[in-house]
Amino acid sequence: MDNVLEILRERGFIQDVSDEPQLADIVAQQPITLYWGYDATADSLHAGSVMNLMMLAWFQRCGHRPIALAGGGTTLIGDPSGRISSRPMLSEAEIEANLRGIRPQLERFLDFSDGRALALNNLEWLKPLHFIDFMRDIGSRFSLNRVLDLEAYRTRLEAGGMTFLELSYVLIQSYDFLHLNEAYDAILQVGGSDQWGNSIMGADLIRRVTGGDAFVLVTPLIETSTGAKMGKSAAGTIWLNAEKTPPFEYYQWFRNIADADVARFLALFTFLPMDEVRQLGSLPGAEINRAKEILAFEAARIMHGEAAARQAQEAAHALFAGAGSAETVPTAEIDRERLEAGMSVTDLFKQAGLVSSGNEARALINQGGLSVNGRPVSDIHCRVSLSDLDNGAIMLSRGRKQHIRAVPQG
RNA sequence: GGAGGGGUACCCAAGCGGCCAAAGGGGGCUGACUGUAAAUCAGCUGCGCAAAGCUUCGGGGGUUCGAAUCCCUCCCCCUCCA
Repeated sequence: MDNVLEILRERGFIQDVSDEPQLADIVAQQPITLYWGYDATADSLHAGSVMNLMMLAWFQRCGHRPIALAGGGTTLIGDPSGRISSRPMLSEAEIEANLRGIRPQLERFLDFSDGRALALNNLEWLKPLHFIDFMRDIGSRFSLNRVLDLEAYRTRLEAGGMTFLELSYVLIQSYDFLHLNEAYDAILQVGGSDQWGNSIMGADLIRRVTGGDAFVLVTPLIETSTGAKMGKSAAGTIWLNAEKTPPFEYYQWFRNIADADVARFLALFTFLPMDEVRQLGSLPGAEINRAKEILAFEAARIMHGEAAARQAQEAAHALFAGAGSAETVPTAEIDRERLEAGMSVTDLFKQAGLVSSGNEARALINQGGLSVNGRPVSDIHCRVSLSDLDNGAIMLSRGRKQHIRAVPQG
């Protein structure tokens, strides 16, 4: 069995591990069960979660059993970690709908057959809890001093205080860990570094209640070398859902990372062997673009499949290298009748979703930022009609990187 | 319950009767330069096709020719006291 911790260490997944020597010992000898908890605040995960999913995948490849734990119950509360203000609380129905959207995304990274990985929802055991019992059994084992000492809670206190609801988050997350430990033998919790405090409290709880060992492993907070948050782009969040973020955009997001991030991202977001990662990451000058293409292709392939990744790549080649066909660029449907009558450019771009308002369109046009079929729009008032169709579509571009094919419909 | 301080655009933060669609910074976008990079420089960043106009400074109601700015009231947050 490959030692999963060595792999993860080498690939840059590990920021901190509690009691690493002992954990390394255990994973070297036997399969373990570990869990990662995710939010149910949206109906899709985003690129920021991919690192964690990749990590779970590595565990599974090394013979261990990952649990993807949906925070159905915890999302009802809202985690104060890393927030200045409270997270919004969602209704049960919303959360359930969200989880339905997320589940298939997990399957892109993990094999859930034959119990090789599990998808659970903590609502299942949190909901039946009774307050008095819970506080007596679990609450009594926590020192308020220690909790308030945790970075996340201290920050929150200083920034404006918090409620008991939020304070209880650490109890609940710890209880999750305890429950998974007792019911599934989970001995390791993994997550982002912002979860260190909560997770450690959970591991402590297990030690105190069962006397058994429990460990925590957290990943570094991923930022691009320019300081931007992982998984954000011009258009907003990079979602894993193909409806919200087309594979082309997903591909492009990885394709556009900074040179300095190439090796790091190849290690985190692809399964390529490290020799190859290092070699690709050290390509000189413009050649590094080759490495970026491989990164983008692999990342898109893992998430959206080979065919979609290939299409995205072709679309990118068509747009940027002038080769291949542009038919794979994301499309927007435009009402044929309106187009027949002639639409103003600003309306057309609005319809296509490339700009959010006429004012924005105007501002961009003034700076030469919008083009139709590759030609910059020079006049705000110019109109577009069916005669502008080129191969059955009108190519709309915002800047050099955002493109939509407008296709008449109806 | 008492005393005081706050709630301004994506975020931080100025403004405290007209010159405020609201300084400054961050972020974001676009352009130039490039390698679909970084760094740098420039522009843009409420809605409205242009003017006009419209909506915005926690909610509601007033005063005024005119309010983010004054008054009333409600909601929320912070600090100290009980």
